[in-house]
Amino acid sequence: MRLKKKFFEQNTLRVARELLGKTLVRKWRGKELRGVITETEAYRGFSDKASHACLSGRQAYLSGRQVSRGITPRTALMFGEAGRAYVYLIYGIHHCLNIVTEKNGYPAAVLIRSIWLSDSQMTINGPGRICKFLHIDKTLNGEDIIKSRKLWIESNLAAQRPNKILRGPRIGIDYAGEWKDKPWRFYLAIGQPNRIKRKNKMLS
DNA sequence: GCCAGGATCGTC
DNA sequence: ACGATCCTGGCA
Repeated sequence: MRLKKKFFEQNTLRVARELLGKTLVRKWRGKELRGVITETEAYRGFSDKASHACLSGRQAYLSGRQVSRGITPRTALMFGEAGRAYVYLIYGIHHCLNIVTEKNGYPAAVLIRSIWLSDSQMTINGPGRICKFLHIDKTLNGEDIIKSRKLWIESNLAAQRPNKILRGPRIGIDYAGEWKDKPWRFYLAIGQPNRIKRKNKMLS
């Protein structure tokens, strides 16, 4: 069953956690490409320095330079309605898929980082690779995944809640000061690359 | 216009 | 450890 808007209007940390085990569906050229979500990250609020929507990022300097944060044409979606896709290009090469969460006016989204392809028993790991595999690019930016015929998320009737949910700090945001250590990355043990498994072992 | 930098990835 | 590659947005 397709997830409704109410689901995405909840607290972003909860949405990020509960998206684990749900199925991301992309309809492309008549085919439905499906993957079970196995890793997410929450980006939340006006002062999360890792978030594109961080207002204080405007005044913050990164290597002596102002960064593009806060309400801008690109990030306006994050401030808007829950259940929209926020797709952006990073490093000039990769697209990243986020789902906007929480109430209109409150900037937040969940980044989809890994999916499990149950058909082929393999993992697509990394937001860039997911978008490449599912043919997601900026033409899907702003897509309403509650109603869309191209992109949506389903809850599975069977196998509802995954056994063990792990969490840790978010990836690739070392610049984010005190926000870089917040454990806002949620993931299942399945489908994690070895380097991350190793890191987790070292932490435990 | 100019230009530095990025919620990444593949290769070295 | 590094380079690819292009969009973004602050500044001039």
